[in-house]
Amino acid sequence: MAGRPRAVDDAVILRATAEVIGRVGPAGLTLGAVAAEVGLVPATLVQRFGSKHGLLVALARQSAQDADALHRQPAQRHTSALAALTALLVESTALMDTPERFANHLAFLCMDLTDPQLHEHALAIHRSRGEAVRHLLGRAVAEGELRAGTDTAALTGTIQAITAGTGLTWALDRHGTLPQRLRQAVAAVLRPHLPGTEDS
Amino acid sequence: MAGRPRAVDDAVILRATAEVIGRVGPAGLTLGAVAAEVGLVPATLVQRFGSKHGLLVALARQSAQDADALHRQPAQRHTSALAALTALLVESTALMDTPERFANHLAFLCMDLTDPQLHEHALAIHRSRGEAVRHLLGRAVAEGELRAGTDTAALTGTIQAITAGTGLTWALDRHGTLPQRLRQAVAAVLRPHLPGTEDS
DNA sequence: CAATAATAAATGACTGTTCATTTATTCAAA
DNA sequence: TTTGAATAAATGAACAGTCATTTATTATTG
Repeated sequence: MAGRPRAVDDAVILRATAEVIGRVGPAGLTLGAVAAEVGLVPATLVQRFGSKHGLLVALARQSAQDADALHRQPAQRHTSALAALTALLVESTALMDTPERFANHLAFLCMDLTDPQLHEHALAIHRSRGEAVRHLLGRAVAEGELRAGTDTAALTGTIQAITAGTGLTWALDRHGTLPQRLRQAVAAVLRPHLPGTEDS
Repeated sequence: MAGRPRAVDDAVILRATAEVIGRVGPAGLTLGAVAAEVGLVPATLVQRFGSKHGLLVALARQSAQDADALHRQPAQRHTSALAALTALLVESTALMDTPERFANHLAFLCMDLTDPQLHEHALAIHRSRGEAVRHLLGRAVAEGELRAGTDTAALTGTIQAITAGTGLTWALDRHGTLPQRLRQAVAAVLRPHLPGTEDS
């Protein structure tokens, strides 16, 4: 079982695919652009991934794996559970540093939602992040950062929605940076559940 | 001002365009599909709207007008300002009755965010809805439905984010219906600002 | 030699767009 | 009223371009 060695790894191709998507969007994605990015030819990509759709599925799969690895990080460098939570959400959107990139990644997500094969991975990322958020919220309650009796399951859903929605509104009005607005939005949602505050 | 009368109005074409986008998404949108929907031929659409891009711009323009009309509705049939607010948010997402349709409309929004010409209209819709939300929140404070001293501007931003984010997470995990989840999410965000509640 | 990777060239299917032509309507003159 | 020109809409055919994919060939290793 020998043969000519591959000139470029799958990981490099997938990273290049994500890069092109972030630049021109999934609708404008072409095998020629990806091939040019890694110094190959479109036919090679088809031969290695089966089809353009296969390349996208492979990218979605690795994205799900990467996200899961990120969500399982103990985040031990943060003393506070809430600080770790905010850092987690910020890091998971680190690639979308400009509104256009965010829009393109969001468009890719929309493609996932339509295609049954891709939707599975998008849902896996969503679930993985949800578990991480709920775990950190539980830790925050246990350590006294949040009120005892806080409904962490419901709060997890709210935080997931506010995270996605903040990105969308940021891409719309383009005020400030995404990390800034994420921190602010998450803080606003958490504020009613903080232990110390009783009123304004 | 003579000549052959148009067999089908612009409004019908734009509605058909939105219908096709809701079905196959903006990436799969083709002039042939829209033309077949209204009983015309692709060339006619190009002649009337200048180009495919022109058709999309026209659709975005009318969407902005429709949204603005909806947001300026006095919503007098609702006795409560908060009830009117929830109804407004539900109605503005009435066309996206299934996760796939929502994803496709969202993908169209992403296209808007990338294209400068389309972004203007998407931002106009966002601003228009923001004004309507803030106005209703102000009314709610004045009528005692919300605590006096509530920061309506900040709360408006949170509600816009939670609205968009709830749609996205609904398209992801597909539990329940969008109106249900919208009501629940908005209620969760408003709860800390209700006057009666001091604690659980 | 055997096996795999990469390539080059060609194909087929779409696409948006342009052009010349036909069809339908209104306006104006006889 | 009737006729004919002017105007605009719609059509069908053809164009040019792009894309993913296939086939056949060459290169590079064990």
